[in-house]
Amino acid sequence: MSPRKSDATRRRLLDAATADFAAHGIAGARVDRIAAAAGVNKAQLYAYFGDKLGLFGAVFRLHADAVVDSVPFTADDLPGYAVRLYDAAVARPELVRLATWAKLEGVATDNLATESSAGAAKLRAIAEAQRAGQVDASIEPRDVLALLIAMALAWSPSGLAAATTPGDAATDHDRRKRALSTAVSGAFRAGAGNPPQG
Amino acid sequence: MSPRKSDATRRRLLDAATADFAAHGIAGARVDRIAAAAGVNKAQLYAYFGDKLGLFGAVFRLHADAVVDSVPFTADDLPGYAVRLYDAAVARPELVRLATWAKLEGVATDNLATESSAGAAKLRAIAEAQRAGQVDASIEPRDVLALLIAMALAWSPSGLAAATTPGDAATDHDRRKRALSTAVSGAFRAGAGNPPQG
DNA sequence: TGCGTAAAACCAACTAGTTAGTTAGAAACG
DNA sequence: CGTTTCTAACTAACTAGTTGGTTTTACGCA
Repeated sequence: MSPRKSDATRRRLLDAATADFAAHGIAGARVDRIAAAAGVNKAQLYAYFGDKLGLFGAVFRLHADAVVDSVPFTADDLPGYAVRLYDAAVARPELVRLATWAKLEGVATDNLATESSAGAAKLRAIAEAQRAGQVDASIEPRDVLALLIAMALAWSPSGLAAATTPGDAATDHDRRKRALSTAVSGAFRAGAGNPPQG
Repeated sequence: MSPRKSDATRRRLLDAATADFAAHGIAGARVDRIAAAAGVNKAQLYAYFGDKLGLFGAVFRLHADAVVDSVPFTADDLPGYAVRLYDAAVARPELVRLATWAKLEGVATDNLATESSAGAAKLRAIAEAQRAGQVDASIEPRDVLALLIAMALAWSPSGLAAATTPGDAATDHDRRKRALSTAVSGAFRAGAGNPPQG
């Protein structure tokens, strides 16, 4: 089909909504504020997206797709994946915030990690890497993935212990990525087993 | 001072507010709903806590104190600490939700992990364990702590990859705790250095 | 090229309900 | 009898969502 004239309007709404939802969450976002920021009438917003939650869903899908596509999973190089995920989270902090808010506010979005088709593929790849002796087989694939993602996002906006800010020096990012790589490498090293307490 | 007569009222407000803030966040919480759930008039709530944010602050401080006190930090047994933190998060999911929401909504609460006096003590303990050769010294203490907490809370309500529900079977918790212990143990093992990519 | 028309895009103003926060006074208490 | 604790009722502002009508666009046709 020919590119619709109003696609630009739709796009501006999505951009404004992304910023507002990321900044304030679903309950905290304001429909009027989004429409004003987009320079679009509120009625248009409702015509396109139905209601506030429909708008959030559209925003969420947009970014979720962009991120799963941009970070290829490599079960035979878990540290590398973690670092790429760290970079992606730094580059697009809105997605992390969006996902965290969606989770806290209990809106149904197919879980961007496990439980999606992409997630299932990751789990299978991990299982295979375990059989190949590249990843500690004493940890179930789903737990490997959960820990891996948690580690990569440790400094993200949803991380409770620390927070990356866009203005962080490059040396901070380098230091964290080295730490992340080292820790991931050790955490899932094959043969580690369950050493301390038998 | 003598125990104030109205401490019970205050307490009921705090309890109701904890539930509501944990469930809906700051923007999503409703003052009327909290007052009704506590069986207390709204004006009382304002007399005690000033405004909505003041109430949130009181709730947050209450739980933050309770949790940092309940999980003793052991730099020479990082896996043990992680498992205890996991248990605490399972037992009191509200605190994790509260902290996550506070962070997302940008309210100033002295960071419950780093940057508090308790956090500084943890960092010092980690540094000492590194000197003693018990913890990988190639990762800075603040990064050790950030990763550690992220791992322990990987399945918590703020974890993007997976979610613990109160109804989870005990075997799930056991499995996760074994995985957590193994991963933490490997992640910070002294001498691991930066093996794969030199 | 110019015209007519139907659909799509747009907008200001409005509604009905909800929200945080206030007030003036009644009840309980020591 | 004065102080503290409590309450019902109120307000002013804000909220998501709607309405009815105007402007712009797409396109067949002469």
